[in-house]
Order: sequence, then C-alpha cells, then structure tokens
Amino acid sequence: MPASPNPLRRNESSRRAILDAALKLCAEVGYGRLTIEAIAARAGVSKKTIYRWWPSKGRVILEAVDDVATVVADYPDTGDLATDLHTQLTAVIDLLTPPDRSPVVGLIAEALHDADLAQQLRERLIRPRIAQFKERMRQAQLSGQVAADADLDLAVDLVYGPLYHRLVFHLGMPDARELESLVAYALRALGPTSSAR
Amino acid sequence: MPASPNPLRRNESSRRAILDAALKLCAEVGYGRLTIEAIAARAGVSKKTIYRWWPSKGRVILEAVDDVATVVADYPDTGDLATDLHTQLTAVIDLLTPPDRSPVVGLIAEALHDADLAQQLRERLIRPRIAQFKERMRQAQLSGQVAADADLDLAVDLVYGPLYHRLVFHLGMPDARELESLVAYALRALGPTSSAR
Amino acid sequence: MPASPNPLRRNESSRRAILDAALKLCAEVGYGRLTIEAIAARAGVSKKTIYRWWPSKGRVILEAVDDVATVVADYPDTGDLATDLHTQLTAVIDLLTPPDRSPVVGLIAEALHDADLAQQLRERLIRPRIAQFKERMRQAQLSGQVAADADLDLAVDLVYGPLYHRLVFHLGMPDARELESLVAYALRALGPTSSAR
Amino acid sequence: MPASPNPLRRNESSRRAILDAALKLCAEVGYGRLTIEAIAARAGVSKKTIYRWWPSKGRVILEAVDDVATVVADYPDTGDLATDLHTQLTAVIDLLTPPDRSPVVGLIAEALHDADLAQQLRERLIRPRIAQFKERMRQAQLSGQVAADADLDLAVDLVYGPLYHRLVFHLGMPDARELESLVAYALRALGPTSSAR
DNA sequence: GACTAACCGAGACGGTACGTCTGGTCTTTAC
DNA sequence: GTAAAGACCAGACGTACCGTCTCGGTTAGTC
Repeated sequence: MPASPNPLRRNESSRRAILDAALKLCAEVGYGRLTIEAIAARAGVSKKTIYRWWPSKGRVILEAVDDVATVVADYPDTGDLATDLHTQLTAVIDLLTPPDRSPVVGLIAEALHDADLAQQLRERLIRPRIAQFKERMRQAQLSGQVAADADLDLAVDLVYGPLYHRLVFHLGMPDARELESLVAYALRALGPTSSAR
Repeated sequence: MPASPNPLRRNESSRRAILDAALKLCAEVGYGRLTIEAIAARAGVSKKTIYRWWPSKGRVILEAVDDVATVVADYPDTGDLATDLHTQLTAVIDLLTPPDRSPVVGLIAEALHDADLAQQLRERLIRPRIAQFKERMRQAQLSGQVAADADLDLAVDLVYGPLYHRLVFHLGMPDARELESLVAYALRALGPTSSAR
Repeated sequence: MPASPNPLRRNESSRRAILDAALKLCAEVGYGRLTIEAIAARAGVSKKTIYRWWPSKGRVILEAVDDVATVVADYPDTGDLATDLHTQLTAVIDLLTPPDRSPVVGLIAEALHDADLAQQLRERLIRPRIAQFKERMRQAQLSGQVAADADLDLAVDLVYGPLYHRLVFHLGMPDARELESLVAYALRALGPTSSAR
Repeated sequence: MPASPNPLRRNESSRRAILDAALKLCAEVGYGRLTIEAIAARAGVSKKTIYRWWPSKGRVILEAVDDVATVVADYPDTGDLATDLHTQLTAVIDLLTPPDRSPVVGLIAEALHDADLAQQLRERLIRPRIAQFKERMRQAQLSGQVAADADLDLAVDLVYGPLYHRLVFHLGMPDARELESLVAYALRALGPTSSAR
C-alpha cells in the first residue's frame, strides 16, 4: 500500500526479501537495534528500494507482520467461550513473547511516539482482530453465555487489557492458571446478571 | 543512587537542573525526540556530567518522574471502592495523556526494549503503587465489597489493564462513562459471589 | 560512431535532443554538476538511450562540442602571422571562458583522470587544430617570418601553453595587451636568428 | 586554517592521520576514485572529524600537498638561468606525473569547476612559487641574462605554460631534449634584444 | 502489408558515496 | 579537582546518481 512510485512495476522478490530479512533481523538483534541499513544488506537490496516503498522501519515491520498474520485463522469458536478466549489469549501471548525480540512489541513501542505508525498498526492489525473478537462475543450473547446488554468495546479491554498491563511493566505474562482465572473473572463480569437467572 | 563516582561530592544543583530540563524538554518535543545533548544544553551542563550519573536518557526521565511523584498521596480511601478506583484511574489517565508528550509513556516505550530500564521502572514506580492498590483492596475485602478469595494480583490487571490496552493501540482513553462501566465490571468480577449473598 | 548497437536504426532526433540538453545544462549548472539523469530528463529521453550510445557524460559533451565545432573555419591566414595568432588565440580564449560553464573546460577537467576521454579529446578536437596551426606555421617559415629550423611541436606549446597555465590556476585569461606581448615573445623565440638576418 | 570550531582544541594526530591517508589513497586509487569515506576509514577517524575541519576532499588534498611541500627549497640559483629553469621544470614535471595518480593534477582538475578550491590552490600553492620564479628572474635581469624590460608575469606563462598545455591534452611531458629547447626558446624570447647587443 | 528485430521512454533495481546527525567517550581549559 | 565545553570515533540516517535491467510501445527495414 505504498504511495509514490508505480506499484505495477514493483519487484515482488525484493519485497519478500526485505520483509523476510526484517523479521529475521528483528528476531536476532531486537527491534531497537534493527536498522534499515542492516535490512538492506541482509536482503541484498538497495536502501533506496526500501525507502521507495516504506517511510520508516516501523512500516516495514508492520507490513512484514501483517503479511505473515493474514493467514491467521478466524477467531476460534468451539461453542465454549471460556475455552475460546483462553486459546486466543495464548496466541496473543505468543506474539508478545519475548518482548525484546517480538516485532509486535517493537511496533507497539515505536507507535507510542509515532502517531502515523500507531494509526496503521491500529487499523491494519488490531481493528480486524477486535472485530473478530466482538463477532465471537455476539455469538456468545446469542447463546446466553454473555449478557445481552454487555458493552463489547469494554469487553475487549477487560479480556485483553491484562496482557498489555503486564507487558508494559514487564510483570511477566500470565501462566495457564492465571489465564484461566482471568477468563473466569471476565466472564463473571460480562455474564448474565444473577437477577436474570 | 548512581553507580560509579562518589555520590557525596555530587553537585545537587546540577542534578536538579538536569531533571528539570529533561521534563521540560520532554513536554516540549516529546520523549522520542528528546536527546541527552539537548538536556545538557538546556541544563547548562556537560554531557559528561549526565553520563557520569545516569546510564541512559530513560534513567534520567525515570528519576525525574520519580522525584516529582514521590509526593503523590496515598491511595484514596473514601470507604466506597468504586469511587476510589474511579478517582485513581483518572489520575493514571492524566499521567498517560497525551501519549506523545507524557514522560511516563516515553518510559514505557523505552522499557519495552530495555530490560534494565524496565526493571527500574517496575520496582521504583510501579510496585509501590501496586502495593498501595492491593492494600486498598484488602480493606475492601474486609468490608465485604470484594470477595475474600479474590486474587489481588489479577485484580490489578483487571482494573488497570484496560488503560494500557487502549494506550498501546491508541484507542483513546476511556471517558467518564466508560470508566464507570469498567469499574462496575471489575467489581462484579471481583465482588462476593451471588451464592454468598 | 558508437560501439555496440546498430547505428542505422538510431533515432537522430533523440541524439540531437541529448546533445542539445547536455550543452544547455552544462551552461546552466556547470560541467561539474551535470548529470546523465538530468540530461535524460531534460531531453525527454531514457537514461538507457544515453548509455546505449555513449559510455560517459564526458563523451556526450565531447560529441556535442565536436558537433558545433566542426563548422569552425580554417586557421586564419592574412599573411601577417602575429595578427593571425592573435585572432586564433582570442577564439580559443572564448572557448575556455567562463571556466565553470565552458563545456571544453569541463572536458579538460574530466580528461585529467579519464585516459579514454583524454585520448578522444586529443584526437578528435585538438590534433586537427594543432595540424592547422602547424600548417599555418609552415607557411610562415616559407615567408621567412619563422625560422626554417623552428620546432613546430614546441611552437604549439609556446603559443598556446600560456593560456592553459592561466586556465588551470585561475590566473585570468590574458587581455589584449598581454596577448599582443605573448605573441611578440613567441615570434621572437621562433623567428629567424639575428645572425640569419 | 579551518573555519568553524576551535582550532586550539584540535587533535593534531587525527589531522596528520587524515592527511597521510589522503595522500596514500590518492596514490593508490587516483584522485578521481578517492572518497572521504575511504580517507576516514584508512585514517581511523570519524567522517565527522573530516567534515569538521575541511569542506571538501579537494581541501584535504590541498592541505596535504601543502604540508609536504612547505619544506621545498628555494628556487635554484646556480648563476646559469637555463640550468636553473631546467632543474625547476623537471621538478614540476615530477609533481604532475603520472597524471592519474598525482594529487596536484587531481587538484587542478577539481579546481576547474570549484572556484573556492581554485582560489586556495592559487594562493597557497602557486603564488608563492610564482613569486620565487620572478625573484630568480629579477636576478637574471641584473646579470643581463634577461632583458631589463621583460614582463615577468608573461615570463611565467612562457616558461611553465608548455607543461600545462601538454598536461591537459595528454600530449606527454617534454623529454630532456624538448625541455632544453623550450628553455632556449624562452630565453631567446626574454633575453636582451639584439639591438642591445 | 505483415513480420520481426531493435530502438525507444519509463523507471525500478543494486550499489556507492554523500553530507548530516546523534550517541557515548575522552581531552582540554578555566575556575 | 571538578566540571564546562566540546572534539572525538562510530555508524545510521535519508538522498543523489551511477550504470544495469526489464517492461510495453513504436518504428523500421525484410520477406
């Protein structure tokens, strides 16, 4: 989705080499020490070619992550909401671990002082996944596992928020037991009211 | 609390000038564009003097924030937990707003790829506040507003997590109404079970 | 006179556009800041087309200069050698002025570290003019204005050398009076010996 | 003689390393292929340090040449002008040979489209040598080897011009015999008039 | 008159060097 | 003897051109 030059004439093999090199280097040296010079060298590509299509290293990594993530399956739906949330939270934890090597965490850090990158990150990576989550929650409302009047926007925060709180202060990701409890708390908060029973 | 040279001979007025300059510059240009060069210039101090006492700009800002935050009052306790949580959450939101000028958000971003800074941030700024929160929650357990068997570590995540989820993806901080709902959901999750009523 | 492709299919209008653009740009920005990119853009031509027919910007300019210079008249011959030398030196001075915009000076500069260009410059532009000069001098020997045993190769150096000495050190081209004196000195050096009188 | 920073605090060993590296690299790869990057790398110096003290590679080479040339002896004076001119011309020829490795020729080429460099080259390297030459010529006027009314400015051109004419068109430097003839011609031009005999 | 070779404009590509910038260290000077 | 001032090494930044290389499209000369 670059801006300036003619996308039709773009060399797809260069694009792939760049995205692959970016992810590999990020895993090797961490997002903070990642440089465009190194990406170009590793990909066997001119720096100009990177700057032609992306405005910053953040956008390169974003596209790289987006590329490998597009094949991600739909939100799990086994019928049991607690199980599905647990599954999905585990997947997110994997994406965020280890923090100093995860490209996603790198993007999060950079987005904190790059409004443009933040917007792209939100719209291209996060919004679609939030939409999937809310769709799953709507199913749960239909099946009565979640209160019909639950605010699904806040539900996102309740379910995923704990991960990010722990991430930003390096408090350690929840283990299986904690995850189970977190899901249970969230469902208790969002479940049908006692009076409805 | 520095490492190498003799702290007794330290020039306190330089220290203050540096911390003040750091916070002011952070507010002016944002944490991302903040440089040690600029801090030194603004503070009328040699770069060497900064590097002598701090290992990185993150640690300078951390100490600056810590300095102004030590005078922060205890966790509020009006007797009504929901009110107190709301008050406290509002205070935290203020610290994190606006994200591109807040020194705390800058620290969070840097800590994401600086384990040492992350540890300092956690131990010096966060842990004490978590302890205060848990203390307040224990009071609430005594008064029956919170279930006696509630896991207070997870309670932190449930209450504060939503803020950080929204922060990292630039989803916008909750407004008053959302905050109220979030507190209500959290208390419903943590409150005494219906069967206990 | 290019090397590789088929000269018969060459597009003459492209050739002209390139040579014209090259000379114009050289006059505008100077030889040093002249680039093949700019020539191509100005001529509305692909860079490939330039590289197909010329190996370097020097050769483009050389051909451009050669093109406009082929119509140059023969060496002047009024019968008075001093007058003719003066006329011809003035013409050369015009070619070399102003140094930073003259394509010929640009070629000279580049030829100083490009042996191939130097050879082309010498054989295509200079040798014919040296030959004309020597022809004129031979006339002068016949009429007794120049010693019969004068070394005409050195005569070239004596007559034209001063211009290049002044050129390379930016000492300013000789004015009319100086030119007259230079011609007089040269003729005195080369003229019939006093004893021959 | 740099402009901006404080020359008193300059690191002399860096300066020497840079000038040495520049001359060596120039001899190795030629002036045209000489780069500031390579000089910095060879000298074990930051590029910034070069740019701090010199505005261009030309000025670096100029200072390097000037440095090694300051120890050059005075103009030779054996009493016989022809001998002295021959000696001195031979020394100049050595400086200009081989053209593609000689730093002086590189400077001449660059000066042709860099007015600032040209001025420095003229004032720092050439003018003093011209002054020495004219001083020697004044001696020759006193001893009657040169006409008292000879124009010494033009004498410079007559004596040295031939070298530069041959240099710029790669016509080959004069050999010993040609040199002798050139000196003879020049002295004939400048010598006392026949009428004065 | 259609075929076909190759020249053409356009411009993306791998490279090299540019000149600038910031980070963190080391040296010099003045108080 | 401390600390300001700031020069230093290191190396990434983003840019400019280089010379090479595909692309379609046109444009000649051949059959």
